[in-house]
Amino acid sequence: MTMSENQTEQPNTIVYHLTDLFDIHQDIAPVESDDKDCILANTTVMHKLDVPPAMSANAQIHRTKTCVATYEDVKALIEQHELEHTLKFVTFKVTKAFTSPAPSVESIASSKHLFLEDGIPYMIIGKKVYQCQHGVDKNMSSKIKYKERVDAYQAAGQNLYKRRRSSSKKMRCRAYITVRRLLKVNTVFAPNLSLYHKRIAIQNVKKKLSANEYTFTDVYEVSLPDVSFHNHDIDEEADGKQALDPRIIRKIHKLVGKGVDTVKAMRVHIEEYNEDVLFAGRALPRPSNRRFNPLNHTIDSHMRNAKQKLKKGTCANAAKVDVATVDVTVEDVAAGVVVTTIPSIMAPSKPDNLIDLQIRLESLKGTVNILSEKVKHANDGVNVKLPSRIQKLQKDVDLQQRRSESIQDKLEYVQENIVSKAEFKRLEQSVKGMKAMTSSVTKLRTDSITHMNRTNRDLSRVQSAAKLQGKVVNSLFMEQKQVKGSVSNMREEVNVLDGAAKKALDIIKQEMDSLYDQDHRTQKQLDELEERVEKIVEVLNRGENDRESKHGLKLEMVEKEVTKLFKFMCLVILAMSIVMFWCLWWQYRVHSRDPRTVLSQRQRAGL
DNA sequence: CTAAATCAGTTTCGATAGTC
DNA sequence: GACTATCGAAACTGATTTAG
Repeated sequence: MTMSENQTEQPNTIVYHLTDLFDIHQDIAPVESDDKDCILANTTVMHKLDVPPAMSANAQIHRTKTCVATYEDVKALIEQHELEHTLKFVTFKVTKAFTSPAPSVESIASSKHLFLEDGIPYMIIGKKVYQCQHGVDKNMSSKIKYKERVDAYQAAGQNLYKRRRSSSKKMRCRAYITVRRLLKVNTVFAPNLSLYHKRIAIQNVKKKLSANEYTFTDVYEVSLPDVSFHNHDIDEEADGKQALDPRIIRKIHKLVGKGVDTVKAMRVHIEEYNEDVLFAGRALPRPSNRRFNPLNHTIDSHMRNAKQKLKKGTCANAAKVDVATVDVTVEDVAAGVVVTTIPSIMAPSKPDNLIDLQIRLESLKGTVNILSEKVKHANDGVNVKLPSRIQKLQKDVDLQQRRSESIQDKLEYVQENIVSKAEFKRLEQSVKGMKAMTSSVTKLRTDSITHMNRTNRDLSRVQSAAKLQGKVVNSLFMEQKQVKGSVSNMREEVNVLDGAAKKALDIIKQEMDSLYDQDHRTQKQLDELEERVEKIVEVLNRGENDRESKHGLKLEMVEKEVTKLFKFMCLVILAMSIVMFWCLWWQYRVHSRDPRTVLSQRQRAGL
C-alpha cells in the first residue's frame, strides 16, 4: 500500500505530534528565584515533585533537540552542555524501560506510541528527565520535618542546630533536560504527509514489523533547554558553586591507595589528570571552576574519606565478594558445575561469609525437612501412586537437598580455606618477620662498622689534640714559675712599704692626740664665755620688763579719764537737743491755725 | 506510580595547633 | 595577628528502596 492510495481524510484520524507523546513539559519561563534559605520557612512551598505546568507551544523553540546512538553519547552531550555554561544536571525521573533491553517486535507492532517524524517511524520506549542541580528539592519533606522539630525545640528554649546551617543549593530552577529512548524503524516515508496518510503509513509499518519485514535501531533524543531557563548564576559566576567531578574523586581515592598523602602532591596529580585524561586535546576549564579545580580543603576532605574507606572497607568488602563468588546457582549444581573459584581473602577475624553460609545451610536444611514431612504426609494420606503434586514436592525436596549439599560442600571448602589461609598468613607473617629481622641485623652490622670507623677517627683526632694540649701545659708551667718569682719580690716590697706605713701612722696618732687636747681646752673656754653671755642677757631682759610696766599704768589712767569726759559730753548734747525740740514744737502750736491751738487760746481767754 | 524513607557519599563548619 | 593544615562531625545531596 502506498501513500497515494488513500486521499480522503477521515474525521477520527489519530494525530501524533512530539508534544502529544512527550508528556513531561516542565519548562516554563524563568521566574525570579525565592530566597533559597527561606524554602523551609515557606509554608506554601511547592511539593517536591509537583512539576510546574506546561509552557506554551513556543517552549519548543527554546530547546535544542539532538539524536544520538548510545546512552554514552547522551551523557557526553549533557556534559558538554554543562561544561559550556558551568551547569550541573541530576536525575529527576527515569522509567524502567529506559534502561531495560529493547522490547520485542510484537510489542512495538502493538504500541500506540508509534509516530512519524520527518517521514521516519519512531516508537517511544522510555524516558529520563534530568533537572538542574538547583531545581526542586527531593528532600523537602524531611527538611520540613526537621524544621518543625527545630521549631519545637526552640519553643522549649533549646537550640537543635549545633552549628550554622550551610545554605542549600536548591533554588527551584525550572530547567530540565529530557531524554527519550526511541526505536527508529529503518524505513523512510515522504515527509510532509497529510495526517490521514501518516495514519495509513503507521498501520503499514505495524503490519510489516509483525511480519519481520522491518528492522529498527535504538536511538536517544536529547532535548536541551536554553540557558535562559536557569534562574541562577551561570558561566563564570557559577564556577565557585560547582561540585567536584566524580571522576576526580575516584582519582583521589585511587591515588591515596597508592600512597599520595599530601594535598599539594594531590593537586599536581589532579592537574595532570585534567590535562592528560579529562581534557586531552581540549581547552582546559577555567581555574575558578571548582568542578575540576577543587580547593585545598575539598581535596583534603576527599583524601581523608579515602583513607577511612581504606581502613575499614577492605575486610567487609572482601567478605561480600567472597560470598558472591561462591554463590553458585542450583541449576549450576544440577548441571554438575564444580566450584572452581577460590575465595580471595578469608579473614578469620571477620568470617562474615562463613556465618552467612552457615545461616543459609541451616535454613535450607529446615526447608528440606518441612518438604520431606509434607511428602511423607501426602504419601501416608493417599497411599496410592504418587500424584503430580507429590511428584512436584519430591522434586522440590531433591532440589533443596542438592542445594543443601552444595552449600555443605562450599562450607567445608570455605572452612578448609580459612584454615589454610590462616596458616599461610601466619607463615607469611613469620617470613616477613624473619626478613625484617635479617634486614634489621644487617642494618645493625653496617651501623656498628660505621660507628667503629667514626670512633677511630675521633680517637686519632683526640690524640693529636692531647699532644697540642701538652705543649700548651708546659708553656703554662714555665709562665707559672716566672709569676711565682715576681710574686716573692713583690711580697718583700710590700713588707718594706708596710713598715713605713706603720711609722707614719704613729706620727699621725701623736699629732691627733695633741690636737685633741687643744680642742678640749678651747671647748672649756667656750663654755665659760657662753655662761657669761647668758647672765648679761638675763640682766638686760629684767630692765626692759620694768620700763614696760610703768608706761602701761600711765596709759590706762589717761584712757579712763577720756572715757569719762566723753560720756559727760554725750549727756549734755542729749539734754540740749530735747530742750530745743520742745521749744520748736511749742512755737509751732502757738503760731499755726490749728483749731486746737485757737480753741486753746479762746479757752484761755475765757478763763 | 508517587512520595517518603533510607543509605552512602559529599561538602561545609568550627575548633585547634603550628608557622611566619 | 594572619594564614594554613588537620581533624571530627554536622548538614547536605543524589540514588535506591520501600510503603501505600
